[in-house]
Amino acid sequence: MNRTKITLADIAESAGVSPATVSRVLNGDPRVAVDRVERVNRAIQELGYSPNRAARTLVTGKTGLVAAVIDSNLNVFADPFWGQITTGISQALQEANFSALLMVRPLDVEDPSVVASLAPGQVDGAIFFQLHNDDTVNLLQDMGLPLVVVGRPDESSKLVYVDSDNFGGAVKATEHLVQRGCRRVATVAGNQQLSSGRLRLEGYRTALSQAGVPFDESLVAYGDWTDESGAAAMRALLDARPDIDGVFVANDLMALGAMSVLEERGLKVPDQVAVVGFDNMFGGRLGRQQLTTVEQDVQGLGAKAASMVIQMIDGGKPSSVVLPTTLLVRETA
Amino acid sequence: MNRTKITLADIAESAGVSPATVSRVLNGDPRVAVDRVERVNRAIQELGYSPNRAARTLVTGKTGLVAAVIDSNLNVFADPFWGQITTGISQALQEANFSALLMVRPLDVEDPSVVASLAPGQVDGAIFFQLHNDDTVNLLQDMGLPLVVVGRPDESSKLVYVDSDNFGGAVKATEHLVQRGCRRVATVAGNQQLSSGRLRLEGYRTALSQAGVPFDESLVAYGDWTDESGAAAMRALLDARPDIDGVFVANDLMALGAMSVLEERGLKVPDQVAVVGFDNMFGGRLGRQQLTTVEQDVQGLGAKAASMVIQMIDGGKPSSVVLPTTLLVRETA
DNA sequence: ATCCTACGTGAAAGCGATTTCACAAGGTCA
DNA sequence: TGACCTTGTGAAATCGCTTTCACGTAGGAT
Repeated sequence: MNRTKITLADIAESAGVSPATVSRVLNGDPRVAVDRVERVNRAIQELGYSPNRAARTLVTGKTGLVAAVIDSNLNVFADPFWGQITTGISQALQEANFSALLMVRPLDVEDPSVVASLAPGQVDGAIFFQLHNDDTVNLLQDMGLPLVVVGRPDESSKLVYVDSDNFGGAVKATEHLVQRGCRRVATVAGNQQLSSGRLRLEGYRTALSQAGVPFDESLVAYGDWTDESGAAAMRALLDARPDIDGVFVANDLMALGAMSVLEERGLKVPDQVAVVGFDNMFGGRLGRQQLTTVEQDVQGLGAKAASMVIQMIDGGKPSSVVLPTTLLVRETA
Repeated sequence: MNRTKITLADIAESAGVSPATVSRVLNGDPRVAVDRVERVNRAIQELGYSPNRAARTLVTGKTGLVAAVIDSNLNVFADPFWGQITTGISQALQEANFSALLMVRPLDVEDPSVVASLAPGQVDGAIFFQLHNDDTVNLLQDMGLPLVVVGRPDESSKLVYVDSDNFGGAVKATEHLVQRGCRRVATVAGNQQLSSGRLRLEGYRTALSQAGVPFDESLVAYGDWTDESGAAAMRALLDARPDIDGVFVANDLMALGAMSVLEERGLKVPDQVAVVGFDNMFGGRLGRQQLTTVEQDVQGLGAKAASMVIQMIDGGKPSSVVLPTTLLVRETA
C-alpha cells in the first residue's frame, strides 16, 4: 500500500550508492562489484521498486511496445481465430519483454490517427491483420517501422508476412477426397477478397489438375465464410450437379451449413458425399459428425509474427514464413 | 520518409514561438492567441509532428494505457466471446484517447511480474477477466490502481464489475419453456466455478420456483461449456428422466451437443423437447435448426468496462453494472 | 495620471531513467 | 620506483515534454 512512488534515486540512497550504479544493476552491467549488486537488489526488494517505463523509454528510445492492428471493418468479432492469434502474439511478446498494444481501427480509410499512433517513437514495431488496403502499412514501413503482416498480402507487396499454408492444406484436403474414390469433387470456396479464400480455391484446382481431373466450373460455388452461405452454396452445387460425391469446403462453418443441406436432401455423409472442411474449429466437434478438416496452428501464427517483429526490431531481416497445415481425417471423409 | 524525429522544440522554432506555447496549443490551452495557434498548427502539419508519448507520460504521470488482463489458464482460445469483448474495450478506450495493453497471463499463481507491469505509473488502469483468484487483483486495487472486473466476482469482494444479466437471461429462458407448455423442464448447467455458470443455474431454479414447480435434482446435469459435455449431460438427463420435454442449456455450444443427442434418440425439437441456449453464438446459426437462445451484448460489456475504468481514472467511483440480456425466440423453443 | 488586474508569453525547472566522461585506486610491467 | 592500464564508481548531461513562475503590456478603475 505504498502510495508514494519510489524512484531509482530512492534505491540509490537506501543502498548507499549512486543512481548510476543502480541503473547498472538494473540492466545487468557486469562491471558492478558483487557486494554492491547485492545491496542494490536488497533495497529494490525492500522498497518494492520497479523502474518507470516512460523514463526509460525517453532516454533509450525503445518503448517495449508492439502494436497489434486489426481492421475493424472486417468482422473478426465472431471468429475464434482472433482470440487465438492475439493470445499467441501476446505470449510471445511477453517472453521477449515486450507488451502488446491492441488497436482495432478502420484501416481502409486513410486514417492519420493510425499513422500517428504508430509513428517512430510510439511503438517499436507492429503486426497487421488481413488488410485490404496496403497504403497505410506501406507508409509506415517507409517511415522505418518494423512491421509484419498476418495473412498474405498482394504479390507485388514487399511486406514481410506470416501465413498458414492455405494452399497446401487445400491440396491435401482435395487429394484426400480423390484418393478416397470421389469422382466429382466440388468445392465451396470462401471470400475471394482474402488471400486465404483465394489460396484455398487454388489448392483445390491444383490438386485436381495434378490428379488429371479437368477443371469444371460448375463444381465451384462461393460463400462468405458463414454457415448460411455454405448452405446456399451447397444447394446451388447440388442443383447444378446432383452427381457430386465429395466436397471441399473452405472453412468449417460453411461446412456445417453444407452438411445440413446434404442431410436435408437425404444424402449420407460420407458415403454418398464426403466432406472436408478447413480450420478445425472447435476441434471438429462443430456439427453432428466429427468433421474431417484441415488444421492450422493459429496461435503459432501469432507467436511467429511476434517473434519476427522482434527480430526486425533487433535489426534482423526475417523473410516471410508459411506455417504448415495438417489434414485431420475424421468421420466426414 | 522523415528519418529524424522532430520534437516540440523544432515546432517551436519553425513557428517562431516558445516550446511552452507549442505545448499549450497541443493541449488546447485557450489562452494562446489565435494567430499563434494557427502558426503552430501549420508547423505541426508541415513537419508531420506527433508528440512523444514517453516524454509526456514522464511529466504528467499519465500513461494513456489501460491493461486488459486475461487469465491464460482459462481457455478463452476457442471462444468468440474473447474477440468481441476486446474489440469493445479497444474501441471505447480509443475514443477516450487511451490505448489497450493486452496481457495474457497465468493469474492463478501469485505472479510478481503481473503486479510489476501494473504497478503505479505503468498503466493508468486495468480490466480483468473471469478470475478464479482475487488476490492479485485485490493487491493491485489496494495499490491504488483503477480497476474493473468483467464477470461477477465473489459476493464478499469489493471489486467493481460489469457483467451480463446471466441470472435474468436464464429466468427468461426457463419461463419461456414453461409458458410454452413444457412440464418437465431440465437444465444443462455450465461450469460452476464461474459466476456465469452459477447464475444461469440459479436463474433456472428461480424461474421454476416462481412458476410453482418444485425443484428436482434429477433434472439438472452439468457440462463444461463444450458441445461434447453438453451431449453427455443430455444423455444422462434423458436416461434418468425420459419424460423431459424442455431443456435450458447454459450455452449454445452445449446446446449443440444436446440437440445432436436428442436427434440421436429420435426426439423432435421443439415438439417433443424444446431447447433454449445462451450466448447467441454465430447468431443462432450454429446447428441445423435456428436455436432459440439468450443474447448478451458482449461488445457492449467490453465498452462498458472500458468506460468505467476511464471514469475511475478521472477520479470517479462508478458502481458495478449488469447489462440486460435478451431472449431470442427462434425454432428450437 | 496612477495603480491594479488580467492576459499572453517565455525562461527554466523538473519528471525518472540511461549513459558518457572523468577520476581514483590498485595492479602490472619495465 | 615510475609510467601505464584496468576496473569500478559517481557526477552530470540528456531524452522531449509540461508547468510553474515571473514578466511585460494593455485596459479598467480610481
